[in-house]
Formats: sequence, C-alpha cells, structure tokens
Amino acid sequence: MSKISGAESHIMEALWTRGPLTAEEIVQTVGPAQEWGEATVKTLINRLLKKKALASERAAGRALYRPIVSREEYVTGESQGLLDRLFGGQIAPLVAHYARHRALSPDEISRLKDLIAELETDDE
Amino acid sequence: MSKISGAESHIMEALWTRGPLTAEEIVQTVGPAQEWGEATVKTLINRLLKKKALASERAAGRALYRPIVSREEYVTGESQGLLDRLFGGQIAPLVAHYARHRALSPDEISRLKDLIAELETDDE
DNA sequence: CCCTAACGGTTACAGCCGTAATTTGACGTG
DNA sequence: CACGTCAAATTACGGCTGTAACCGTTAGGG
Repeated sequence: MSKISGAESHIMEALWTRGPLTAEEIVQTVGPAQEWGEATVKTLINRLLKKKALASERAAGRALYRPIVSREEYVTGESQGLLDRLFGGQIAPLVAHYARHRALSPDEISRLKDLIAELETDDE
Repeated sequence: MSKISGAESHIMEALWTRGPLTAEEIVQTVGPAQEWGEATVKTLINRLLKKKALASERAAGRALYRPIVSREEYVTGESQGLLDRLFGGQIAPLVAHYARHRALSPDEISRLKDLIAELETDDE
C-alpha cells in the first residue's frame, strides 16, 4: 500500500479510463505517450501488483489487470496531501494562488460561482 | 535545480517563515517536529545547497542559510503539476472534489465567495 | 599561539523510482 | 512428448530519498 508513484500513475490512468486491460493493451495505450518500452510498462504493472493497487485475473490465457485502488481514492490522497502541506488544509488560499498564476477564464469563474452557490444551499 | 523533496521541504518551510537561520536554529525548529536528529537536518541542508535551493553565507563565524527558491515558486511548481495531472488543469473540479471529501465550513465557503467576487470585478 | 570542542561538510547505506534486459513458465504444434 | 514461442515474473542498475554517522576545519579559551 506504499504509494502510487508518478510513472505508475500513468498505468493506473489507463485502467481507470479504459477499464480492465491486458498487458498488451496497456503497453499500446501508455507506451507511446510516455515513450516507454514494453519492458518498462511490465515492470510498472508488477510494482502496482505488489503494492496491491492492481489485481490480475487470468481470462482466456491472458492476464487482465484491473484497478483495486479507485481513482477517487488516489485523487483524494494526492490532493489532500498537497492542500495540507502547502495551504494549511484550506482551499481558498489555493484558489487565490491559482488565480494569481493562471488567468481564470470567465467561464471557469462562473463555474466556480455556481459551485459555491450550490455548496451554500446544500449546507444549511 | 532538481526538485525539493518532501523531507527537504520542511527545511525550506522553516526558512520561508522564519527568515535566514543558522543550522542550529533550523535543527531547533524542524528537528523535534519531524523527529529528526541533528545529522539528518545537516544532510538535508546540504542537499538543498547542492540543489541551489539555499545559499549559505558566513556571518559572525556561523553559517546563515537563506532560501534562493521562493515559496511562491515552490508552491506553484507543486500545485500546478497536481492540477494538471489530476483535474485537467482546471480548478473548479478540484474544489468540487474537495467539497465532496471534506466538509467546507461556512467560513471557508464565504471566503471562497468573496474571492470569486473579487476575481469577477478584477476581470472585466 | 595551541588545543580542543563545536560546526559544517562528506561519506554511508538501505529502500524506492525510472528504465530495462533476462529468465521462467505455460501453451500450442510437430 | 519435446520444442519453440510468447507472455509474465524476476533480476539489474544507476539515481534520488530518508535517515544518519563520521571527519576535517575553524573559532574561542587557556
């Protein structure tokens, strides 16, 4: 349960978005984008198996890999860590920082506003 | 210019918040919190020197360490990567995710709202 | 001035990460 | 049934990270 590393996360993304895949399919999907050889992808799959982030089941002679860790869990872990470490666990400072460094499009702003409004009514 | 690691970041935080410090002061500040011995802190300081994240100047016989990398730069690097990797570079999904997993206090919500309002008027 | 204690820098070492080659094991074919 | 083939797992290896001991140099007390 160590922690999914940067390289490993690309394998997970493939499985999260495309569902259970064979090794071959994973290689096809993520290999070219990352410029990884087949061997590298295999290694990452096995590391993820060892970390219990994936399970392999054997179907029609081939191994099929499926995520055990959900993307939701992963995203939560990553972003919570960052929030806590850098912004005192509060989201407003993060948004402020983001706004200072990347222009928020009017569209993004309005989506944020809607979201906030929703949270407000939800909450009381 | 490699990249400031997790352990190293605690040293940086001490310097960012307290200003230039001697090794002794860094040890006092961050050692107990992280349960690190003096030697460990020394190592981290030297790694940061090698990475050009810190500079040391010699004042009154003692070495004073000061950050070269600003906290702003560091925070930007860290959070930009996460936003891009996990939320397609957009902040609204992050806020939504956060809201789903940690209750936003009414106070946080109102701070967000104020922030958004400010961004809106700024923008046009 | 010299000696020693403290300080700062160097070395150490195991585990993880990125990248990959090599070996093992199962499966079909002659 | 032996053999080759192809996929899966094991091994490799250099660099970084976390954790720390050790050593050379410098500064202050005698």
